[in-house]
Amino acid sequence: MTIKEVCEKYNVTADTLRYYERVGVIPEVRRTAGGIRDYSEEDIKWVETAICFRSARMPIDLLIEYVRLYRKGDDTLRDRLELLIEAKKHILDERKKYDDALAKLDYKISKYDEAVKTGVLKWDDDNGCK
Amino acid sequence: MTIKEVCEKYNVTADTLRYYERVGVIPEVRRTAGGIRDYSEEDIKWVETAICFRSARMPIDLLIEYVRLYRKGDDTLRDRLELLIEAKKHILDERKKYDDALAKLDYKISKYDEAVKTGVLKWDDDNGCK
DNA sequence: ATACACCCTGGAGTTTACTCTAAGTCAATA
DNA sequence: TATTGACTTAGAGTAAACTCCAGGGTGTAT
Repeated sequence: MTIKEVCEKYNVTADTLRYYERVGVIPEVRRTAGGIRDYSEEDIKWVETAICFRSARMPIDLLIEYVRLYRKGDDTLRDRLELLIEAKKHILDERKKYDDALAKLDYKISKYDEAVKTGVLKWDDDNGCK
Repeated sequence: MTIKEVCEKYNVTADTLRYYERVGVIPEVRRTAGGIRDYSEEDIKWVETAICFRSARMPIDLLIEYVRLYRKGDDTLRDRLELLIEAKKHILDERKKYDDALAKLDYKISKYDEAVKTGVLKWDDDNGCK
């Protein structure tokens, strides 16, 4: 699969894919004789994983470390597991912040809904919560 | 309340609070005769809201626009409501990405758990999902 | 064989959201 | 009143994660 096809599949730019490879967010991609990237099934899985984790704002450095351990071999299994568990904790924490913001938004939206009908919005309606 | 107290209350730097005020993420804060910030209850509510929304990665520009409308007065109620609804959609979308990443992480973690016990990890265990 | 779209690398530039610095002011304490 | 520590502004600097560019190579359709 060419870089362009991968870009279209995952809706990212070629620059991003090359960047990921360059800094080690994904392992090196297979090449043709002419030096052009030819993504294997395996390469594509790595891309998919990277994009999934980056969408959840997992830091680049953490993904790089994971790939580094992966390439080092089987005696890094335990380290990789720990890294994944840390990542999970981090993402759960982040998600909680989204939930908090949603609660605040829902409160505001309900008050604004009312206000748009009645034409009145008290200051507390805009800034209170819970 | 001094800037330092607000910093401690919300665990942010004074630079961040001044920056938020400067660019309009929060309205201008009340000052003492000497020109020193003296946060009122209302100011603090704005800070709290800004920090809550920024924790959910709501872009600065969106918060600035909200404050701009707020200061413009009551005939922006409908616009502010729309903005809040857009923000909610955005945050729900973002949260979904976190859920996807968590699903992938859980899959990987379960496979790694197994592998750490048995000492074997197939490639698919690391890269498959669902 | 030549045009054309696509690909390559290395390195510089951009964006967002702060974060820091310099040079000075304010306010409480000794 | 002098020191000390917190506060002020304007403006420059920084970190993360891309994003763009120049200059050149690849590959395939005419």
